[in-house]
Amino acid sequence: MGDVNSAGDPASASPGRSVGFLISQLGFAVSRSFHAALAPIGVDPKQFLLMRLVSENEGKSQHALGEALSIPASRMVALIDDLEEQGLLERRPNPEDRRARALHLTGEGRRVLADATSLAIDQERRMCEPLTVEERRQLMGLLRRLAEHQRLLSCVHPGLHRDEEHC
Amino acid sequence: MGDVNSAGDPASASPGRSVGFLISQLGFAVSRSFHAALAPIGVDPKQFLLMRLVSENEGKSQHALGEALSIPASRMVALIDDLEEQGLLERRPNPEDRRARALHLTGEGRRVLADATSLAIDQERRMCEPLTVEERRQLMGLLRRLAEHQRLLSCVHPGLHRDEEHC
DNA sequence: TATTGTTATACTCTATAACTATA
DNA sequence: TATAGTTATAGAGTATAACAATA
Repeated sequence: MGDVNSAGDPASASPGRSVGFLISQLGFAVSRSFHAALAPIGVDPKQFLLMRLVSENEGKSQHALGEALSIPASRMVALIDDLEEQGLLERRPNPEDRRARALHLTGEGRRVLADATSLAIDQERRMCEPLTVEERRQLMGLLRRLAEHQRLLSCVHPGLHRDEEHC
Repeated sequence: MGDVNSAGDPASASPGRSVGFLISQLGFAVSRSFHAALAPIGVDPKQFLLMRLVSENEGKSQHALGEALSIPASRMVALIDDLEEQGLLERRPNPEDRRARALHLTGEGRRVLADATSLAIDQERRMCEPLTVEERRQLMGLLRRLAEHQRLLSCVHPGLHRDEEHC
């Protein structure tokens, strides 16, 4: 997790005028600080994401959620194992398909998810402190357009592929 | 690398209105696509960063560069080993301190660095395609203010620490 | 024959600590 | 005694493939 711009003596490593570098760097910083913000309640950003997805899709299978997050089945097992051991969600039998497990948050899971959500909101507020409401709106708009464009870029038509594939 | 927003069936996982989430997500996407952009010339973003740092600080020691990038000494060894095996840089003896190695780019290293730089510029241009010049300027300004603020946030005064430490 | 979940395995990345040769 | 570089080792994190139960 090389924090590139904590550069000390030798000329700072920052390319300075690159939007890409700035965003990538900020992205790492935000992830790291969100991780730290969640630590006191015993979950990490990945678990938070997964719990929210479960809460919005109670009863779905591991496979279905894994696909939504592009997480392979084998990885879902360990992820769900951890949350289940912490008593935050449970695998229930699915009467309609005895191979599948229906995922549900526990009461404790819902409480922790609420706490995590409020921590996320705190962090968002802290992070956006230096911006006015109007500036924040502007920033969201610009970022959304970049994100939209990025999606198009990475999902080119067959024959034009220049990256790996997914889409 | 869980691409969170390729969400298919179950309600999209995106928190939608969070600057933090958007930036973190975009950061991953940008890193991934930069990695893919550099792949054809046989280097990755970390090596690119390191080569540029070397080119701006010819003759410095592994320790000095590692410190600038917050990379521990033991990790620098493997990083430099790889670049040296690829013939992109070399360790020369340092007459003033026989423990240290003076790092220098080779001619080939300089060529590859130039190629990588031009790929980085291409990617920046592609990424910012949907923005006008004025919008790009605006975005840089907003991101820089967030980055500045973030730096302040993660370097709080002793006694107020809520994260890990570095600073 | 295909699919859900699981296990086993291996590979990458990284950090820590012990070691060497100098200083 | 401290520092630059190295090596060894161990721990995450993740992907792949083989497997069991069910469809």
